[in-house]
Amino acid sequence: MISRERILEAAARVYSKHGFRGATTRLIAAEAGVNEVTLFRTFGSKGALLDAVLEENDSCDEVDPLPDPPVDPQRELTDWVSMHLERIRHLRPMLIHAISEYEERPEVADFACRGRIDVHRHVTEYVERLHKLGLADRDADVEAAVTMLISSVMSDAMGRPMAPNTFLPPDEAAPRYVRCFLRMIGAPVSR
Amino acid sequence: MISRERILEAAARVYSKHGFRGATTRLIAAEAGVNEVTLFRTFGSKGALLDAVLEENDSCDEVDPLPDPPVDPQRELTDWVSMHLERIRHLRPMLIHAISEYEERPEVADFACRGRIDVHRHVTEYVERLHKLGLADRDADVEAAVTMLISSVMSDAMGRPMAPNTFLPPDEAAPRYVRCFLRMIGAPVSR
DNA sequence: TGCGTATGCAAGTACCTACTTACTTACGAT
DNA sequence: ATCGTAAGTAAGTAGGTACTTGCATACGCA
Repeated sequence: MISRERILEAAARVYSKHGFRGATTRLIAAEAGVNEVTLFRTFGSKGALLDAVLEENDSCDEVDPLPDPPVDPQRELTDWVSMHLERIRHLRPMLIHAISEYEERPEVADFACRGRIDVHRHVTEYVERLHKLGLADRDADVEAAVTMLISSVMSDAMGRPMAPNTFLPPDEAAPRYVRCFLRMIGAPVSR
Repeated sequence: MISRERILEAAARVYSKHGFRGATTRLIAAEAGVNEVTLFRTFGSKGALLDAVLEENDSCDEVDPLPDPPVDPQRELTDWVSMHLERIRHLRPMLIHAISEYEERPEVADFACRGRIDVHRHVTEYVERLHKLGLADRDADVEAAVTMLISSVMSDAMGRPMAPNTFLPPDEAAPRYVRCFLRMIGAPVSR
C-alpha cells in the first residue's frame, strides 16, 4: 500500500509541471517508479487520481493564525505575510494549473478558493482586535485594505517567477506590503 | 486571405477556453469554419499559429495614459482603474493559460509581462506629478503602493470569476481600491 | 482563354492517450 | 504449506493528435 503515497506524490509533481492534460498516466507512473497498471488499479482513473492529489494538498494547508491579543502589529503582520507568501509560492504551480483548468474541471474550485477565504477572515479578525485596542482607524475601509493585502501576496507569489523585475526585492516585499497596509487602516507605522 | 483572420480569431477563442494542449487544430479549424489543412498551409504548425495569436493580442493593447497634469486624482484614478480592470478581465482567459504554460512554452512571457511593466510606469509617473503639485506625501512608499494597486486589479480580474465572494462588489471595487491607494501615498481622500 | 493562387476534400502516417485483459511473481499471515 | 493480496509484465483496444499528400474546385487577373 506504499505505492499509493508514491503515486500521489509523483502525480503532484507531474501535475505541477504539466497541468492536467500534460500529466499523462505514463509520466506519473514512471515518476513514481511504479507500473502504470498499478496506478489504475489504485485510483481507477486519471481524473480520480488528480482529484485525490488536489484534496491531499488542500486540507493539509492550515492557515496559521495571527496573535490574540496583538502585541506588535507591524512585526506580527510582517512575519505572517512572509509565511503566507512562502506557502503560496510553494503551492503556486498547482494553484496556477487548477485556476487555468477551472472551466474544464470545476471541481478544482474548492482547492483554489478555500485558502483565500480563511486568510481573509484571519486578517479581518486581527484588525478587529486592533480596533478594540485603539490601534487602527475606525473609518478605514478594512475590507478593501485586507483584500488588497491578500491580493498583493497572491500576485507576488504567482507573478514573480515570470516577471521578477515588476515586484519589490524579495526580502523587502513583506515588510513594505505591511507598512502600506498599516497606513491604509490608519495604524501606527514605524521606520 | 480572409481565412487568416478567421483562423486567428477562432484560435484565440479556442485557446482562451482550453489552453495550448486543449486547443486542437481540429477544434480551431471547425470554429473558424475552415478546413484543417488550410490552417497548416497558412501557419505551418499549431505552435506557430498560437504564437501568432499571442502576438496579435499583445501589441494592440496600448495602455491608456493618466492625465497630465492631474486635476482630480481620485476621479481620474478611479476611472483609470475601472478601465484597466475591464481590460484585464477581457484578457484573463488568455493570460491565465499563458501563465500556466510558461514553463513549457517560455515564449509566452512577453505577452504576459509587457502590460504590467507599462502600467506600473504610468501610475508611478502620475504619482510623481502629484508630488510636484504637493498632493501626495513624499515619505510614502510609492513603489510598494503602486505594486499593491496593480496587484489588486490583477488579482481581482483573475480571481473574481472563480471566487466572487472573496472580492468587493464589482461596482464598488475600483473606487475602494483607489481610496486605499490614496491613503497609502498620503493623498487627500474624499468620502 | 488560360493560369496561378487559395481553398476544400478524402485519406493516410506515425505517434500518443486512457484504459483493459490475462498472466505471472513476490510476500505475509494462517 | 497454502492462500490471498499487492504488484509487475506484456499485449492490446479504441480513439485522439499533429501533420502530410494528392487531387478537385473556384475565383481573379493576364
